[in-house]
Amino acid sequence: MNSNQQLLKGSLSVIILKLLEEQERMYGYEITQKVKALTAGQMAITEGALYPALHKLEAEGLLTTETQVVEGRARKYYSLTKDGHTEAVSRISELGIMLENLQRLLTLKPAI
Amino acid sequence: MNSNQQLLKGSLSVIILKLLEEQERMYGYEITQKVKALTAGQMAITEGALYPALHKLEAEGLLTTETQVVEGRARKYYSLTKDGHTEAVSRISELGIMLENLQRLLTLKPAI
DNA sequence: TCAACATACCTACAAGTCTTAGGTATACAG
DNA sequence: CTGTATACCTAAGACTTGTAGGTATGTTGA
Repeated sequence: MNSNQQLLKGSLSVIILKLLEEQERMYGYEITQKVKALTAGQMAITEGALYPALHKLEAEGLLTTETQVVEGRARKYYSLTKDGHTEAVSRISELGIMLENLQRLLTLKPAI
Repeated sequence: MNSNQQLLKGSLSVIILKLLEEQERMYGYEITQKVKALTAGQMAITEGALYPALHKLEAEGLLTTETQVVEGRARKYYSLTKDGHTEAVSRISELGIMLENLQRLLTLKPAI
C-alpha cells in the first residue's frame, strides 16, 4: 500500500486551495496533471480522492463551479469564493507550519 | 476539528522511527513530550494515536519492548529491531521526499 | 477500421489513521 | 486530600484517501 505516491492526510484540500490561489479557474483533471507535473511524477492525486474533495469544498462554500464544454468534452471549472480565499490563506499557512515542524523532526541530529 | 496540532496521515509512525533512530530507547510518554518540546508545543501527539501506533510497529516486528519500573511507575521502553532500522531509513527518506513535494506545491508562485 | 490512449467526469466500498473520550494507577506539591 | 504530572491503555467514531469500478468523447497509430 505504501507506494510513495500516497498523500498525507489533510494535504489534498490545501493543495487544491493553493492551486486555485495561483490560478483563477481550474478543472479536476487539470489539477491531477498539474500536481503530477509540479512534482515530477512523484505525487499523483487519485480521482477517487480528488472529486469527493472538490465536492466537499464546494459544499462548504469555498469553491464555486462553472461547467463549460471544450472540444466536445464537458469541463467543470472550480474557483475560490471569498470565503474560499480566506480559508486558503489560513490553511496554507497552517500546513506550512506543520511541514516545518515535520522537517525539523526528520532532520534531527542525535543528541549525544 | 482542525486545530493546528493535527498530524498528517502516515507521519506518526515515521516520527516514532526517526526518534528511535536518534535515541536507542524511548517510552511512550517520553515520545509525546519530546515531540512537544521539539516543535515548541505546536505539535502534540495524542496518546490515543501513539499507543496503537507503537503496538502496530511492534506487531510488524520493527520495535521490541522492555518493561522497567522507574520511581514506582512502569515504563515500557521501545527500541528498533534490525528490520526496524531498515524500515526507518526507508520511511524517513520517503516522507522527506513527500515533504519536499508538498513544500514545492505550497510555495508556488503564480505563473503569469 | 478499430484499438488504445488521453481527456473528463463520477461513485461506492474498504482500508487506514487519527481524535475524542474515556479508563487505571502512582508520585508529589499545595 | 485534591490537583497535576507521570505512565500505561482501549473503544468508537470521524475523516481522508485508495481501489476499483463506471460513462463518454477525441485522437493517434497500426
